[in-house]
Amino acid sequence: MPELPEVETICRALRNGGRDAPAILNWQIEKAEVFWPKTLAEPDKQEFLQQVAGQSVLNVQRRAKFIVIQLTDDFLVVHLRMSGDLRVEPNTKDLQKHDHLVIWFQNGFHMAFNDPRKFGRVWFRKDVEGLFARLGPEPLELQSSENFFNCLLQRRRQLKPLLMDQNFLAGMGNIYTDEALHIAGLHPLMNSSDLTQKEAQKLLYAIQDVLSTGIQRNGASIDWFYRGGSFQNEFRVYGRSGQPCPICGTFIEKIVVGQRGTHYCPVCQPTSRSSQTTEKKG
DNA sequence: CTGGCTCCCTGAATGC
DNA sequence: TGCATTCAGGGAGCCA
Repeated sequence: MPELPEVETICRALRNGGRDAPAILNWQIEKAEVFWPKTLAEPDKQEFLQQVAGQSVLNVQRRAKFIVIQLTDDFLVVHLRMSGDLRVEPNTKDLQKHDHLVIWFQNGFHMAFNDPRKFGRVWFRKDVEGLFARLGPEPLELQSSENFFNCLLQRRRQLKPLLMDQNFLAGMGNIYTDEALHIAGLHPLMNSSDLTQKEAQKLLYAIQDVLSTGIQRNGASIDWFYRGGSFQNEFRVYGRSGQPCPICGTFIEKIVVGQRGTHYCPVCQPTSRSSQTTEKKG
């Protein structure tokens, strides 16, 4: 579920209101509860509960896959990891299984952090700089592919793990990386230092294309998680192993790269770099 | 710097 | 067919 477009969608819903929940801006916190201690990365539970009460929500923004909720005196930062979700509901609705941290507002609503796999984390801090210090650039904010190209050359890594490395580029996950590599016509195992400048440009465009389309579609909804997005209907390769490539009809293949399931078209994304590949006619 | 393991739980897939 | 077991899954910190 939560890669950059899904997190962006959640942030916009919290800031501007979503289809099933109002915006939380200016809401004042009555109290908080923590049911699974490890959810709270920092500070310790007692300090958090004491400090967060009474603060109001000033703004909600996204950085990489982090949800940054600016409160009166502190930042509440949420990372959903694999299976996390945030629900804003009136207090007439019951809490659910796997709700690990709940913010109760003065106005009769609450925000629940739900996460079956318990990988997600919440930080409560005075600043966010320390938390984000090592993050790579926002892919949608990259203007020129020249710098991107140089960075790819400097790192001699397999393309897919590199693109998913948050310290290289911040926000890509498994789904959007597979999709972007297919659009760019690049094999996930290709070494980043073997890219031509033209391929690097194509890759950056593909990344920005797939992310902005994902945001337009309110993200992708998979299985029972993250209702509301529709980008899953436009997947070219992700989750489509054995089905035909939308470009050439070849069956999509699935391999494991860096412990992650990886989907690609063996024809559109050739392993070896034959210099005159698909560049002929489009 | 890189690759592998680990944190957890769930539903689907597999095995007998 | 039915029950039990295994495995894969949106992520990333930590370790060697």
